[in-house]
Amino acid sequence: MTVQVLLAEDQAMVRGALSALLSLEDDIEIVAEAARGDEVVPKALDARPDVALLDIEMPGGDGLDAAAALRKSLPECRVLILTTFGRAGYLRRALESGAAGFLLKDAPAAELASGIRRAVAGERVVDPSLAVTALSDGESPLTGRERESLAASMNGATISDVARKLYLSEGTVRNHLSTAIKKLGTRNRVEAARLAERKGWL
Amino acid sequence: MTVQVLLAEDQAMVRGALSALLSLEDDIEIVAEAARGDEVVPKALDARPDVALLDIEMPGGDGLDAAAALRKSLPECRVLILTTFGRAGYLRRALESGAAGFLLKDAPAAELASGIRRAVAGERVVDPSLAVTALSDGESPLTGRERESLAASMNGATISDVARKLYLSEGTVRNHLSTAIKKLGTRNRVEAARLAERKGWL
DNA sequence: ACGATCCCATGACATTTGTCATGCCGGGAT
DNA sequence: ATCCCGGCATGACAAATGTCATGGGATCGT
Repeated sequence: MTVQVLLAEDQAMVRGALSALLSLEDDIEIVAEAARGDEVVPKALDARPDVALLDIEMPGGDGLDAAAALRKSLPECRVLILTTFGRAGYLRRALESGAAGFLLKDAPAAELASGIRRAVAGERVVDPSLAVTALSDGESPLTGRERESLAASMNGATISDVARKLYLSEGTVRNHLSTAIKKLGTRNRVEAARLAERKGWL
Repeated sequence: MTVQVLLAEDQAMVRGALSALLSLEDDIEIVAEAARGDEVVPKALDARPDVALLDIEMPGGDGLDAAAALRKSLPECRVLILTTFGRAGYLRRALESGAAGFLLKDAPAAELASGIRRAVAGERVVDPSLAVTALSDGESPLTGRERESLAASMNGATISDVARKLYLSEGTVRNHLSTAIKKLGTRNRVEAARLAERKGWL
């Protein structure tokens, strides 16, 4: 019995390469591919895969949203998240949205096939080094407003932009950013935003 | 006669997948792999590949530096740069450092093997869409100091940090950043730095 | 030699950003 | 009920950041 896999990854060459890698395995078969987050559910409903292998960074909605949607519309399909190291913070969100596992592109290629088999067998598949950093990162220390303010000032937006977007006084936004900066131990809201993003606290 | 290829890419799983992809081709053989920029030259000297396939983003010195070094120490080896879309600006630097081609991870997987064959045949291999955006981006409008100042303030460094690093007055750094901001039409040095980086003007 | 032009450097000034003290309000704990 | 605490909001103040006018020096064309 071969495992049927849906592969979602936006970079065509990487997608093709992963497909080639998995095709070397006798018991694994790629039955669908997606290049965008919003292609995942339709293609999965069509192809009925046993496992969905989802990259996080994709256009058209990220892999975690796709995972949650897939959980609803095709619950028997196991979801494996595949992403770059340094995004350990996504682990929590991924497991909350019902993913069966979380693999790193930095891990050896052999772990991909074995991860798929273990997911099919009902195991939770989490890269050990990733679990460690996720635990040490811990829970977000940011309050709701602080998180919003940071997120809104991600791409060099000015304070008044953020204030307008959140319907707040500029002073208030400054304050939220200030406390966020202090909590994260950075010198700028820029550093703070990058750090929070990296830890998945956005 | 098979083409011997060195493959440099930091993410192990992607590296393994690309290796699998190329192994499907009868006339292509992976003879060496590198996970870091500074591993490229030693491994190339050892394995004597016909083509080096280099990712740009790598720890231990980026792929373009590796390309230049390889050009010196193993000139008969053709260099192919492989990178993510949106980094079109690197194209100029890549060709200046003697690369034979520039491929996109967003391109179809089939182009990888054909790109390698064309490089061996002496052709220049450049993704057409990439060439267009590189041309439309044009030459960098930044002067030397402006570029240095922007680069040094990339990760939320404060002005005085930059000033110290460049042995300049704070006012001078502010001025360079200011002109850079005006030239790039942004509101922050943050936006300016991101834009310049994306265009390869760093 | 001369001016024109460009890059670089600097300090003065205005604006933006970060920090602080203060107060409001709702949800436990006593 | 009362107290305490944490999140939210605000304005005053200090520090960092961006803009401007100015001048020195190198290079190029005339």
